[in-house]
Parts: sequence; structure tokens; C-alpha cells
Amino acid sequence: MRKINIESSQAVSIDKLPKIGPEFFNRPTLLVAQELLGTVLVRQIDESILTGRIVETEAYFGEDDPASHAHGGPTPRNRIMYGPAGFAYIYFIYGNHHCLNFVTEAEGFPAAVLIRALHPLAGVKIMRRNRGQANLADLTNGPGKLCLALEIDKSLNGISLYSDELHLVRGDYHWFEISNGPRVGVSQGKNRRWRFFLKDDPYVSNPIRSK
DNA sequence: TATTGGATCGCC
DNA sequence: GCGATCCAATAG
Repeated sequence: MRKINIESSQAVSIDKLPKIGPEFFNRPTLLVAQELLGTVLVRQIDESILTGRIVETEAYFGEDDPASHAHGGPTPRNRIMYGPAGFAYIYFIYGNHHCLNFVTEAEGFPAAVLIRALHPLAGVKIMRRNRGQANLADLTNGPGKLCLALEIDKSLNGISLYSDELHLVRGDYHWFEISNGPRVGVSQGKNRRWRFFLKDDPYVSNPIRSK
């Protein structure tokens, strides 16, 4: 029976924490993007468990969204976005980095939420090893950083978010304020303020943190 | 087959 | 502020 510090206060058994089910993701994307804040991402690798509280997300919605990979219709790369909700869409970008997305909405409609930043909880030692540096606040404060820290790459593309390897559980972190702003790194669709994050949280990614 | 640009990061 | 680095999409 594995014991783990999910929220730093008391050790609980990871087996007893109910996974968040696929129905959570099969809902309006902007709602899911906000309700994901405060939940805990669990990454299990063999005997190791890495967890982090989601503190920053971005929504990508439909083929009409110019910033979405699905803008312009289905391709081999974006096909997971067209599938049912509750699966991971993972892609490689800028020749260096992976990004983790959760597919939302009904099958056939391309939408997803990009996970942009985590507050590291369990497995910090392994995350530090994976990232090759020691500053806790810089471990998972960006989409590429958190994938490296949690050993998430394209081999997990299309995996169920109800799997042991990768899933979500509810945190006990509730009383926060949600801020929103323009999405990061997109050249089009700037008018959509679909980046959501915990107000004043130190683990949010750096660019344009406030306002 | 070639070219171009991208939902980034870390170092200068 | 800029280079690394390479995949995906588009054009030819």
C-alpha cells in the first residue's frame, strides 16, 4: 500500500483517492479549463509517483480558433483532439519541448486544455533530477518544463486520463481566486483571454503573470 | 522534396 | 534578447 503526501498535510494512500472520470472532461472547454485549477495531476512511473497541483491552463476550442492545432481541419498530428474527451493530447514543439493537453467536448469536436504550470507536490526529488536544477519554483512553471519534470512525452499521446500512468484527483485546495489573460505564445486569437491561473500564485509561469 | 514557422526554454 | 533544434504543414 503506497503512502504519499498529496497535499503536504497528511499522508494518504494513493489507492484510495478516486480518479476524476472522463465525464469531467466532456463539458464546455472554458469551464473545464477553470475547474482544472486546484486539481492534482498524478503521474505514476513504475514505483514512483509524481504529483502537482494545476495552477495554470489554456483553452483551445474548435477549428474556428486560429491558435488551435485544429485550425484548418484534421491532420495526423491533431487527430486526438477530435476524439472523445478524457484523453491526453501530447505534441513536440520548437524542436525541444513537449506540451500536455487534455481533450474536452464531445467526440468529433476538436478542443483541448493545455496544462501550463503545476505546483510540485510529491516526487520533487525526481522532478529535480529530471530538470537538472534545484529551484522549486522553476521546476514546473511552464508547459515544456512540467512535461520534462513528469517524464511526459509523445509515447503517452492518446493515453486515457483515467489510467494509472496519468490521471487527476481532487485536491483539498479550494479557496483561491482565478485570474485570466491572453494566451501565451499565440500570434492569432489574442482577443480570446483563455489563459486561466491562480491569482498571485508563485508557481504560475512567468510571462504576463499578473493582470 | 524544400521551405517556413511554431501553444518554448535557458543562456547571453 | 536570441539561438537551439526539429516536427508539421504547405507549396512546388
